[in-house]
Amino acid sequence: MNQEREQAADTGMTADIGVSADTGMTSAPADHVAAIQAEWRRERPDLDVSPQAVIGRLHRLAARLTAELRVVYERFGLGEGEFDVLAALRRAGAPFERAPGELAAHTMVTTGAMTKRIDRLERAGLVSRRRTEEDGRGRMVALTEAGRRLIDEAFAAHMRNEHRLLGLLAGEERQALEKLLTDWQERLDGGTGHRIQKATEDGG
Amino acid sequence: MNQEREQAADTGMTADIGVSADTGMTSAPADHVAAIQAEWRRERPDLDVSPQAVIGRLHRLAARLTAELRVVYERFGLGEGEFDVLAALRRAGAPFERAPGELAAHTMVTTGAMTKRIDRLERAGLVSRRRTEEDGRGRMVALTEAGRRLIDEAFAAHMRNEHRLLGLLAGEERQALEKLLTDWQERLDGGTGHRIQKATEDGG
DNA sequence: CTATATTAACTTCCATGGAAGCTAGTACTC
DNA sequence: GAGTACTAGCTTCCATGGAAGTTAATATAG
Repeated sequence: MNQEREQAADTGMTADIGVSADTGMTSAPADHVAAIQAEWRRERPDLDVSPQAVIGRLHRLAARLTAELRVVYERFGLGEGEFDVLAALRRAGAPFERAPGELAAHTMVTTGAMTKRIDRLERAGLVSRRRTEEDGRGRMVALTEAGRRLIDEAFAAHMRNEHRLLGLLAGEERQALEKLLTDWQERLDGGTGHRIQKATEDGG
Repeated sequence: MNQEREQAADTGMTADIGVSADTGMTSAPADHVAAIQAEWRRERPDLDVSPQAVIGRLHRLAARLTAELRVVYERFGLGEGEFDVLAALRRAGAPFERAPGELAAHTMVTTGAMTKRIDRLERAGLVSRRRTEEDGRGRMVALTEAGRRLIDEAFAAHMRNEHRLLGLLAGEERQALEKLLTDWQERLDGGTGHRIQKATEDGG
């Protein structure tokens, strides 16, 4: 098949509203998202598709960055999920232990997914499981020595990779972007009260 | 279980390097990402984890926005992938047709995934398949009348939803963010030549 | 103490998507 | 026009993750 797609982060995130675009315009489409917007404006001139300019681009960029980061994970034989778990354990500090439920909450996946991640990591000899003393139900997942060595090396490489990607932005751009992202997230979390433009409830 | 995770976009994207954070600090963690950085700085003071301030936040925000958008898709009985396909067909203009391979390229998934998406949509009566006249191998996927009605309504709701989310940003913020995202993506695509800070090759 | 509820992890089942191979139709070459 | 290559879509198999239910341990009420 050999399509030009760019390692497309496995799912989600990717597409916003359809992502498409190059439908013909091989010249200077300016931008994938701009091309999509042009199609919509032709087909649905009644709608204001300007939000795609931000949201669509945000998603595409995030997908692209993820694909870049994944390359490093894979170099160490890790998937994104496994990398996350090892990193969360390493960050915890000695003795590099955390409970599965804690790891699940931190990495934003269900406990079912976490069980399987730990299974894989345990099989690979990177973590070990043990029961907790206090509570017979409790388990603790700990980095093995091999796991600690691997994540220390992998995380350093990961940071070099992130530095490389961020190197495309100038210092002020970086700061401005960080602030915009932080503020937007905060307003989303804060829910009401921060709204700037009165938003039409999207009900229907 | 009932964890506080926020609909966590099914995968990918989510986590950057482990996402964790609230490890204790229930007060004013400032920020999930900031808390993660603090942990890393304690454990690995030798590393400069500042890129996470941007990349980590970008990923979290993208995941959060996706979760918000998904709500609307689901209101119309659609998954993200199905929505993308219907939107790509609608955007194409009458007669709302595209070849499967074209759809796959546009939505950044493999042809295998596209086959299955089309299967589901066909089963739901939203699209139909036909052979092309010119080339016996070729297929065309078209919106059915029900499909066109559904995506027209769903896309309008989707846009209202995006307007709502973007309403949290002021006009200048919106413009600034759009420009930063566009520029970064462009530099990533352009590959070399645009680099601002000489980046350490992430090799090893 | 017994019954009930809660909690943590695990298990089962299902949906999605990727990789690679398969099939059928088409295009080139000699 | 036979043989080879290519192309487009499909199929098979596998990996991942979510939802919901199960199991075992603990806590609480009567």
